[in-house]
Amino acid sequence: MLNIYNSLSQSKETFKPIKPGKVSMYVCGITIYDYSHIGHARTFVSFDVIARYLRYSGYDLTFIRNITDIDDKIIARANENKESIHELTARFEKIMHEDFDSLGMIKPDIEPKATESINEIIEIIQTLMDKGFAYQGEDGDIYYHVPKFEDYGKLSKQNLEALQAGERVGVASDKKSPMDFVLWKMAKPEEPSWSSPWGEGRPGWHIECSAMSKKCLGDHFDIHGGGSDLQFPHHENEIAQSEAANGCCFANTWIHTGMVQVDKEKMSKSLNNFFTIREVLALYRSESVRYFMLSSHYRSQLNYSEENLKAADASLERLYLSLRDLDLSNLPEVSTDSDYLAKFKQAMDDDFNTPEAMAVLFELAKEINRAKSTDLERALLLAAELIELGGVLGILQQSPEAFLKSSSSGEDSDDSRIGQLIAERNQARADKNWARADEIRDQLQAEGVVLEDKAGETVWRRE
RNA sequence: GGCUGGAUGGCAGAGUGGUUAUGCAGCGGACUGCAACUCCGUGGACGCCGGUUCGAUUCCGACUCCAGCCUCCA
Repeated sequence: MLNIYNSLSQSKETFKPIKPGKVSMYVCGITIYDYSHIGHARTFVSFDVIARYLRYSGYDLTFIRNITDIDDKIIARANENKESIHELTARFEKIMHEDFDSLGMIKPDIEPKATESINEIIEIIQTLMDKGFAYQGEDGDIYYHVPKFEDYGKLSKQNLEALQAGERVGVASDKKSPMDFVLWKMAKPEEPSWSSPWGEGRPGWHIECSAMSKKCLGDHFDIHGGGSDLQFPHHENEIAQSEAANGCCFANTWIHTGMVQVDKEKMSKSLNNFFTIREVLALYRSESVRYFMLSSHYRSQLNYSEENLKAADASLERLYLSLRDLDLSNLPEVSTDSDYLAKFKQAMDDDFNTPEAMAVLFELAKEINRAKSTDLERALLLAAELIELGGVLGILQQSPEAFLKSSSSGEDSDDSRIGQLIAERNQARADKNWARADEIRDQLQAEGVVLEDKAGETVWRRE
C-alpha cells in the first residue's frame, strides 16, 4: 500500500487514485531561458523515480511536465541576446532534454508549453472574469482577486492577514488587494503578444499551469508536484485559479521536493551559487550524479559538495562491482516473493524512501559477492533482482564494465595504452621486478585507473 | 515578524518506545609479491532542558541552532 506525504494535509496519506488503477500526475517544469542547474536535476530526478515507481506498482500513469516558455525573464534574456524568444527557448529546450537524458530521466507523456496553450489560458481567465474572481485594472492588466477565494492559503498554511502584514511596500499598481496577482499582462511595444478579449498581451506567471493541467488531465487529477519553492505563491495561486474557475477540486495530492544547498544555502540563480547540470556532468559520471540525487529523501534538502558526489560514485561503484564477472546476458526470472523485493517495496511505499530502498540494494550486493564463490546460480538470481530494483530507481542498467571503465570527463586516457602498460607490468611481475610493476600501477593510479590482479589476469577500472 | 521543515556516530543518510540501517572513511584478520577487489570481525550516535513511561534517540513541552517560503525560483 503506497503512502505519500501530501503537502495539503501535512501528513502521509494512503494513496487512492481517482480512477482505480490510473494515476494522473502534473509536475511543474522549468521556465526556460538558461542552462538547467543541479537544483532542477534534483526535483526532476525525484519525480522521475516517483513516475517509475508508480508504473512499477502497476498503475497506468499519465505523466505531464510542462515548459513555461513565455515570461518576463525570457523576454529580458532574449532582448539581451538580440534574439527572438522562440530562438532562445528552443535552444535551451534542446539543452534541457540532453541534460535530462544524460541523467536517465524517462520522458513525460506530454510536455505542454505555455505558448501552445494560449487559448486554454484565455478561456480560464474569461471564466474567472465571468465568475467575478478576476477584474481588469486601469492599466488594462487582468488581475485575480485573492480575497474572493476563501480557501486561499490552504496549501502554504498562510492566512491573508499575515501575508498582507508581510507585504513589501512600494508596490504601486491598481490592484484591489496587495495579494492580487496578474493573469493577463498588456503588451508593451515590441513585446511578444497574443490577442485576447482584453487586448494584445501575454499570460501572467501562474495561469499557464492551471491551463495546461486542465488541458492534459482535466479539472481534477491525482498528483501535482514541483519544487518546494513553488508551494507559495505559485501552487497556491494555481489552486485559487483552478478551483475558482472549475468550481471543484483540483489536485488531490501535492508533492514538494527539497532544495539543493551549497554551503548551507539554497542553490539559486539570484544567489548565483548554482552549478549547471553540464558543469557537474563534466566532473562526475552521470549515473553517479543521479545516484547522488536519490541518496537522500526527496523532501529533505540536499547538500551539493565534491565530497558527497565522490561518495555517491564510490557507492555506485560497489554495486556495479558486485555485478562484475557474472554472465548477465541470460538472467533468471525474478521471483515475486523475494524478501529483498518485499523490503524494497516497503521502503518505496513509505513516501518513496529511496535511501532505505537503496540499503536493500547493498544487502543484495553483499549477498551476491558471497554467493559468487559458492553458489553461482544464486548469485545470478540475486543479480537479476539487483538489476530489476536498480531499474526502478533508474540506475544499474548499463554493463558493469561500461560503468567501471567510464570516466567522468570526456577526456579518457587511451584504453589501448592502458592495456600496453598492464602487459608491461605483468612482464615485470613475471620477472619479479616489483619496483617497475608498482611504478606502472602508481602511474595509472595517478590517472584515475585502478588495477586489480585477479587469478591469471589483470583488470582495470576508472574511479 | 508570520508560516513550514530539520538537528542521528569522522562524513553522508534511513529508522525505531526496549534488539545490526546502509554507503564512504577507520581499526583487526583472511586473500595478495605488495596492493586492489572481496569476505569475516570491530569501535563509534541520536542538539539542550524538563515531562510521560518499568524504559525515550524515538511521544509531549520549552529552549538553542540551521534551512526554506513570505520578491524571481525546481
